Amino acid sequence: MSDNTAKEETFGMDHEQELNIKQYSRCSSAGSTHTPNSSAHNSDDDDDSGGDARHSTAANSTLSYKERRREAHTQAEQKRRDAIKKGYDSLQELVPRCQPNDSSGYKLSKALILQKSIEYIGYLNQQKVKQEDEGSALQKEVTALRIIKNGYENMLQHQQANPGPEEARLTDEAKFQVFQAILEEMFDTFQHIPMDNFKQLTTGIIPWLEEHCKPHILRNILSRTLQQMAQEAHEKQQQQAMEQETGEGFS
DNA sequence: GACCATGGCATAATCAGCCC
DNA sequence: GGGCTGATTATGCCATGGTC
Repeated sequence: MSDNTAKEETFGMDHEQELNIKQYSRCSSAGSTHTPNSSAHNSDDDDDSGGDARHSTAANSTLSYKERRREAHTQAEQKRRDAIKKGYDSLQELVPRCQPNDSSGYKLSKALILQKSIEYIGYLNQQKVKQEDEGSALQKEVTALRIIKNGYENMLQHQQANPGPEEARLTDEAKFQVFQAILEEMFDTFQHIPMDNFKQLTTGIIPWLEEHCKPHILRNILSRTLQQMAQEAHEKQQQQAMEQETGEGFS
């Protein structure tokens, strides 16, 4: 592999810079013809003019080499600064809090761009956690509602499979009265659930179910209603008996 | 405060010479 | 031929001083 070929493979720069580098490749082909005793032959330290003719020639070429090398270095440094600046510009475009809020072209300092970018990343992290919590809560609600639904389905199946003896069954009118009493009482509490929007309704319905639809509450309502119905039936029966007695007295 | 030029420094890659 | 070593070079980062 020749010296120039080795340099071309090493650079990986843009074409312009690559040409520039090629131009100041040393004509002495350093690295290929040096001897151990000529170690610092073209180093940066020997730019002073030497005493003999050979050293003087080397100094002249070194001066030219140094200038070209300085130019290349400046160019590379410029490229590096451009890349950094491009990064800051991209950051300012991406982060909403870094964007100027007026048309005056106001530009934040680099320190502010970094600071506000850090704040924005923190904000995004908080939002992520919040959304994960909300998702988890909704998942729990779905699970609870599924359990309740399964419970009611089981109750319904059991009721249909075991309707009970004929004489023990309530009349449709009695069923309606029980059903009506339960619904009226439940509605009294249900209407206090906030329903300004769907979210309020869904988040309020679970606590309501847990507080007002417990089995012992429903049992109490049922018991009260049945007692009331029995009382009414008893009074009705007495009234009919009295009417019957009165009718027989007149006959 | 941003930008630029410059020099210093560290590191990796490459090459030639030397030795086994 | 392959490993080791020293020299050289490219590259990138950082510090400094000057300018706008």
